[in-house]
Amino acid sequence: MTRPADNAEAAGAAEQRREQMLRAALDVIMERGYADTRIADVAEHAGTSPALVIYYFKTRDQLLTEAIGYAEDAWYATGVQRLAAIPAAAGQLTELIAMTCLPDTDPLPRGEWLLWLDLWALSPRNPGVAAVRRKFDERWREAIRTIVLAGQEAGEFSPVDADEFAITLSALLDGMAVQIALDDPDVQPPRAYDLAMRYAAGQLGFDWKPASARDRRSQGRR
Amino acid sequence: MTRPADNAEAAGAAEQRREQMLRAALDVIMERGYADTRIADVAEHAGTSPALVIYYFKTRDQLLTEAIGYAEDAWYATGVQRLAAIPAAAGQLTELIAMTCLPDTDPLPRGEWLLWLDLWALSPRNPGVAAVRRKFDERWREAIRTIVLAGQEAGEFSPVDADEFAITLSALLDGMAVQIALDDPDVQPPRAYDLAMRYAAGQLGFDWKPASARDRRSQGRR
DNA sequence: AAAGTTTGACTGAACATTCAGTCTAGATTG
DNA sequence: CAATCTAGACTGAATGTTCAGTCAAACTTT
Repeated sequence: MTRPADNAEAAGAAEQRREQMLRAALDVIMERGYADTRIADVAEHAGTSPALVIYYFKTRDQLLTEAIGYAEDAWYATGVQRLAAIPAAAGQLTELIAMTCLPDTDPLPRGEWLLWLDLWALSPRNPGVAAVRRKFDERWREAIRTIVLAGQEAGEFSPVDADEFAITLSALLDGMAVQIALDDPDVQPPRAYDLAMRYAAGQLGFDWKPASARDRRSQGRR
Repeated sequence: MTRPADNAEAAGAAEQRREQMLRAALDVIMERGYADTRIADVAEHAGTSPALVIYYFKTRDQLLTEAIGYAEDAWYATGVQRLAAIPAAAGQLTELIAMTCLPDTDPLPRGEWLLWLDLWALSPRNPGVAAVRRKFDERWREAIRTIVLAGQEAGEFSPVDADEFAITLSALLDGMAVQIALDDPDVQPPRAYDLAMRYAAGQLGFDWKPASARDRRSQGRR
């Protein structure tokens, strides 16, 4: 009944195995989609046997759900980290929008977004996934809200309603994410970024000029 | 190889069978989700046997894909019809936004939106579904563009870039649709509607005052 | 018009496959 | 050696699809 690995010392090797499997699961999910992710695929990707996967995650659903949660937590964590390194609220908001619109991870460019699509499609019938999504959404919206309030405090932003702005912007970003995930030729990442930024800058009344095409990739992110 | 029904007279009974099955498929998809829709379920829902379903739609995937296309076409058709009955561009845009934000079909309130989530999640790996989505998206965006251009022609709207507005608004509406589909308590239909309308009115510079709560349901739609 | 013939809609019973999850026996480690 | 871990083979259930026909209606032929 207890999790297989509770070795206290040195973040047990078992814990590493777990994460290895979670990452393997994510790879497969992003490639084949949640519905077509077989335990055998994950096992192979992780260089082990199906039995071991079940040994660590009692059930397939738990493995996949946990994997999605793992991915979202990781995404959020790097987000917080990046934002913390930026002083002005306008810069933070810019980075936040860039994170949703401009892909930067090498493996499977659109992987993260495809994961969101699965996440949404699964949520209505899978309470575990729904919980992950809910938390993810809430945190993200709260992040926007906080930035807006800070920016208003500092006099950078106009006094719009922070809650409503957060909801609207996050909806807009979700919509852009859909287009990016589905590789819509009319809404490529740079354009999605421009449009979202134009909305944010317009609403909050801060200056922002579209970067020229050649600068777009190197906007202070590595 | 030919379609089962080519009886010229009276829209063949076979064609009715087909539609009956498509609708049954939609019911099941909205209830269980695409991935968990068994052809046995569809058959039962349509009062026939699995074999007959396959008889009409060579394969499960074709049935489901066709069902989704069927639904989207129907949705678009009623949309066009409704919009055609409205004179002013501002009214048309309002109706369009209402259609995406405010549910009005009795059966399975959020059904249509849940279908979109499946549509999106399926698109990356299912060319047939991807084609349906692409067409759907394009038509919808084009509808927005046309309304905007007409409104500008008539002097109702500010001269914003119609293409960019269409992309941004449709992304915003997609995002709102996600929240509505997932029944997010912070983004209920009326609020989504208000926020989207505020964006549209703000950008295009037409007057719009939030309807009071009690008026919202009866805004000239039946 | 009666007898045969074709055609398309439909069915029940198999078939074949795919997988999640189990079992057992062996390896590893402390 | 005892506890933990690992893997390959296996099983049982679910389910998409096929198939060999049945049935009724329309059409042809005599």
